[in-house]
Amino acid sequence: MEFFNKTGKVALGSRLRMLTEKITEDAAQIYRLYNVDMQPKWFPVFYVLSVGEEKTITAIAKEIGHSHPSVSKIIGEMKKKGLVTEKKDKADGRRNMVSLTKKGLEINTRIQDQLTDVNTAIEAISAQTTHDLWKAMEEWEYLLEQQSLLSRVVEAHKKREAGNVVIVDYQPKYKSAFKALNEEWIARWFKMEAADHKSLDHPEENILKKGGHILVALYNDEPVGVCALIKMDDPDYDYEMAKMAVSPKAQGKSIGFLLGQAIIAKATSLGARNIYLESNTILKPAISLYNKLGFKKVTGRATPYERCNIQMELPLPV
Amino acid sequence: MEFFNKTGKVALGSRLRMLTEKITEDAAQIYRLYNVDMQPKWFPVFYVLSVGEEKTITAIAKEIGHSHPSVSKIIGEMKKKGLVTEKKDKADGRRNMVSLTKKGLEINTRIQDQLTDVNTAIEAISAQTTHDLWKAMEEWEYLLEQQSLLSRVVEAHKKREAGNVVIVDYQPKYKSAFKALNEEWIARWFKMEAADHKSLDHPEENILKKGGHILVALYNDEPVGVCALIKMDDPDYDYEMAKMAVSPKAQGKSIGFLLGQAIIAKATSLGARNIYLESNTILKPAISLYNKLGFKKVTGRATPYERCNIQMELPLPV
DNA sequence: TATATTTGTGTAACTGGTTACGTAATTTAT
DNA sequence: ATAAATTACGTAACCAGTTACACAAATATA
Repeated sequence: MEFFNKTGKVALGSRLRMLTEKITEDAAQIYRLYNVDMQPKWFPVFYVLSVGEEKTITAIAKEIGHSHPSVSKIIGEMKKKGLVTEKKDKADGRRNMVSLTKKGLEINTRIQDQLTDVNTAIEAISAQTTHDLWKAMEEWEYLLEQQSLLSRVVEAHKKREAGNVVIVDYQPKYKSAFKALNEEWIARWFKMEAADHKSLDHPEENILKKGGHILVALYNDEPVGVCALIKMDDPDYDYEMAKMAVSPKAQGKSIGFLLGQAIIAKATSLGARNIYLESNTILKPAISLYNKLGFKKVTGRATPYERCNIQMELPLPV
Repeated sequence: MEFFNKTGKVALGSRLRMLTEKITEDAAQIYRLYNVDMQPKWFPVFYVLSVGEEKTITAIAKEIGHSHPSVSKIIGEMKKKGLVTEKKDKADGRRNMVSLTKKGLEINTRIQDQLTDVNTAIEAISAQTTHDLWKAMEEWEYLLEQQSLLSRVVEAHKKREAGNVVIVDYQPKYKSAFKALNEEWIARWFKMEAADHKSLDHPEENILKKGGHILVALYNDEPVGVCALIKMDDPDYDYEMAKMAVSPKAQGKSIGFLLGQAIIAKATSLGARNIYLESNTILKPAISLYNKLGFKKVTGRATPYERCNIQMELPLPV
C-alpha cells in the first residue's frame, strides 16, 4: 500500500488490519479447497481440543487468548456441525466440558495435510523476505506486554513537552507568580503560616539577599513552576530546597523534576555539601519526586513549619 | 502468546488479528489522552483530507484501500461531529465532494503533536526489535500481491502430492486400468474408434511388442494415470506419445506432467530424435500440458483418428 | 438517438471479534 | 452456617470492517 508510505508508522494499526484481513480471507478459501467443513476462526479452538482432552470454555478461551463469549459462540457453531460435544461436569455444575466428537477427530486427521501445505507456503514466503514477520510480531507482543503503546506515547509526550520547558533565574517580574503558585498548593492542602508570608511576600530580602536562589520554569514564556534554594545557618546543612510549586495546569511535563534537577545543579555549582528539605507525607507525588531526585529521609530536626512531618536530605558529591 | 509457539505459523492470521486489536485499542485511548474528539478508524480518511482538497467518497476509499461503504459510514460520523462537509458536484451529479470544515482543519493542527509522539513511541519500540515489523509487512503485502496465499498453498499441495506419485513400467495387471482410464475420457469427449479398440484391448501386441512402451502413474499403489510411447514407422518421427489418460479423481497432483516428463525421458534413453503427438484443441488442459512439456504445433500429416485436429512434435537433444 | 454499460453512492445485512450484564454454582471469610 | 466474593458461562448489544444490492447519473455503443 502506497498510502502507508505517506502516513508513516502512525497508521501501523490500519496496516496490520488490512494484512490480517487479506490473510484470513484466503484461509477460508483454503479450507474449502481441501473440502474441510471448517471456518478459519474455529481453528484455535479446534487446535486445543485436537489432543483429545475435555476442556472448559474458559480454559480454552484463556489458552487461545480470546474472550470466553467468543469461544462460547464458536463452540455453539462447531456443535451444530457435529464436531464437538458438551457435557456438564458432575463435580462442578458450572463447568461445560467440551471435547471433539468422532467426526471432529476424523477431520483432525484429514486436516493435517492441509496444515503442512499452508505451513510450507508460509515458510516459502518468509524465505523470500529479509524481515521476519513472525519474529517481529513476537517481539512486538513482548514489548507491548512490558509497557503498553499508550504509556510509551505518554512518555514520548512528556519528553517532548519537557523540551519546551526552560528553567531560568528569578527576576522581579516573577515575584507575583512565585507567591501565587505557592499559595495555590499551600492553601489547598494546609494553611498559610507566618514563615510562608515572610518568604513569599519578600523573596528578595528573605531569600536572595541571604545567599539563596530562586529558579523559575517557563512554558511558552509563562512561569508555571518555581523553586527556591535557601541558605541555611546550620553546621550540618548548607542549603534548603523549599517553596517548590508547579501549576496544576502544567502537569505531565516533568516540570517538578526539571526544577529539582536545576536546583541540585545550582547547589553543586555553589559548592554545597548537601541539600535539606521539609515536606508532608500527604503530598505523595512530591515525596516520590524527592525520592527520584535522590533525597533520603532524616529525623530529629526542629522546624518552624507546622505542616512538616518529614525531613529529607541529599548529600552532594564533593 | 505462548499458544502460537505451539500452533506454528498456520495461525499467522489469528496472531496478526490479536496484535492489531491490541494496538488499535491503545490508539483510541491515545486520542482521548490528547483530548482530540476523533476515532482511530477515522484517521486514514482524515489524513487524506488533511491537505485541504475536496475528494469524492470513492477516491478516498481507493486511496486508503477501504471499501466505499466504509468510507461512506466514516464520513457520516465525521459529519455529525462537524469535521467534514459534503456537497454535490455540479458537473457530475453522482459525486459527493467531501472536505474538512474549519473545525476539522483546526483539529488537524492540534493533532500534529500527538502524531509525532505516537511516531516517537513506535520508533522507540522498533529500535528495540531485531526484526522490523513495518518492513516485514511491506514485504508480505508485496509478495501476496504477486501471488495470493491461496495459490501458494495450492502449489505446495501439488508439489507434495506429486511426491506421492510414482511412475512405473507397464505390467499385465494394469491392462484393465490402461483401457478404463482411456475409455473414460475418449467416450466423454468423442467416441471410441477402431484404432482405439485395437491398442486398448491388446496393448502387449499392438504397442509393447512393436517396440513401444507404456508408463503407469500410481497414487497409493493405485493406477491413476497412463501414457504410451508408440514406435512409429516413419522417416520423420521415431515415437508417438499417445493414450495419455489421467483419472479425474486424481487431479491437482501434476500427474499428466509427471507422465509426460517420464515419457520424454524414456524416449531420450531410447535414443529418439523426436516425439510426435495428435490431439484435439477442445482438450484445452491437454494442449497446455503439451506446450508446457515443450511440444510445438506442426501441420500436414495424415492420421487414422477422426478426433485429431492438431499435431505436435518435440525435438529431443541428441 | 436510444440503449447498454460503467461509475458514484447509500443502505442493509453479515462477520468475527469485543464488552456489559445476568445468573447459577462454588469457594472464602466471618 | 451464613454472607460475600469469585468463577463459569450464556445472551445481548456493539464495533469496524465487509459484501450484496439498488438506484441515479454519466458515458459508451449500436
